[in-house]
Amino acid sequence: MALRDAILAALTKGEYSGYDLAKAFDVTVANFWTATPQQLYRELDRMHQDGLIVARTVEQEKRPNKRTYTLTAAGRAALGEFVVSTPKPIAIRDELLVQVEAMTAESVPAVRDSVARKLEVSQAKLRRYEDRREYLLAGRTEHRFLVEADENLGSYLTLARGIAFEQENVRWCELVLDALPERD
Amino acid sequence: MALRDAILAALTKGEYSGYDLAKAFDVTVANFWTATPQQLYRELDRMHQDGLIVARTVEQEKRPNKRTYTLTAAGRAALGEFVVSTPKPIAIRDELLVQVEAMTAESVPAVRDSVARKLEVSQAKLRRYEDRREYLLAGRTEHRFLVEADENLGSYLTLARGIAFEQENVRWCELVLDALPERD
DNA sequence: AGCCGCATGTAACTTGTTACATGATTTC
DNA sequence: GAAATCATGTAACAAGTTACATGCGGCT
Repeated sequence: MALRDAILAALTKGEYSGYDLAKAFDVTVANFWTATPQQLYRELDRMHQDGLIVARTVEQEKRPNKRTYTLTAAGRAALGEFVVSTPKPIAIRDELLVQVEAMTAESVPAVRDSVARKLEVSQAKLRRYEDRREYLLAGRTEHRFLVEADENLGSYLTLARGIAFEQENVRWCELVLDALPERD
Repeated sequence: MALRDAILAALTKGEYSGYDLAKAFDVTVANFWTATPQQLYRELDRMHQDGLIVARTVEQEKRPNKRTYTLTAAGRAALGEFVVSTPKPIAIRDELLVQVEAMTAESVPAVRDSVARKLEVSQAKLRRYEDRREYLLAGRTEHRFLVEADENLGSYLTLARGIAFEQENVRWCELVLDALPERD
C-alpha cells in the first residue's frame, strides 16, 4: 500500500493529474519511489473509490482534458496514520550488481559497458538533484536551512539522500571502470 | 526474471538448498537483491522444471532432509546471456523516505524514532559487510586486491557498493536526527 | 509525412508478500 | 517448558510490468 501513501504525500503539495504525477515520479519523487503511469492511473482510481481523493475535470483548449485530484479529509487521515507507522525495510534489487557478481572473463567488456552507461545516467540525475538543492537552499547554507525549519524540510532531507545515493553510484562506477581491464 | 538470474549467480558458488539460499539472500546477496524464502522455493521449482538446475536430496540425521540444487549447462548458458544483457534501471522504494517527505510537526517524534531504528540496522549491516571485506582482502590493500584480479572480484565490487550504501544511510540518519528537534 | 508531447485508459501477465501448516531438534 | 533453528511447502492476495489502443496539436 505504499504506492498509495507516496501518492498521498505528493498530493499534499497540490492538485495533480495522473500524467502530472507520472512526471513527478520521474523527478522529485524518484529519490524514494518509482511507479509507471499505468500503476498511477490504477491506484488513483482505487483511491477515488475509497474516498481518499476527489477528482475534477479540467477542460483544456488544444490539449486533452485532464482529471486532477485533491486530498479529502479521509486521505489526509490515511497519510497521517502511515507517517507514524513502522516502515518496511527497503528492498534493493539491482540487475547490474547481479551481473557484476556473476561476471566472467568473457563478459567483462559487456559489463564494463553497462557500468559506463550507468555512470552517465547517475551523473545526469545528480545534476538535476543539485539544481533542485540550490533552489531549495535559496542561497542559504545547509545548516542555516535546517535550523530555520522550513516547510520543505522533509523534501530537502529526502533530496539529500538522493544526492548521496547518486554520488555513491558515480564513485562506484568509476571504481569498477578502473578495476576492469579495458577491451583491446 | 532477475530473481532467477540472482539465484543462478548464487549457484555458481556451490550447491545450495532453498533454505541455504534464503540465508545467503539475507547476508551476501543482500547488497543487490532480496527475496523471501517463499519466492525462492517457488522459483527453484520453476527453474527445475525448465531444466536450469538439477536437484539432489541430501539425507540428514537429526535434521529434515534437504533438496540441494546445482546448475546445469542450460543454467550456465542462461546466466551467460543475462550477464551481457542491458540491465534494468534500479527502482528505489523506501517507505521511510516517503514518511520523511510527508512529515508534519505532530509526526516528527514518530519519524525520528523510525530514523533512529534505521540507523541501528544500518550500523549492524555495515559491521557485517566490513567483516566480509576484511576476509576478502586477506590483509591486502584494496588497490593490490583489484590489480591481482582475483576470482572474487565481482563479489568484492558488489560488496563495496553495499558498504558505501550503508555508510550513506548512517550519515543520512545522523543528519536527520540532528535536524529534527528532539521530543521533550 | 512522421515523430514527440499531452492525456487516459484496458488487459494480460509476472513478481512479490503474507498467512498458514508441519514436525523434529537444539538452546535458554 | 518455551522459543528458536532447521527445512519445505500451499494458497491467496497485492503490487509491478508490458503491450496495446486512442486521438489531437505542434515541430521539423
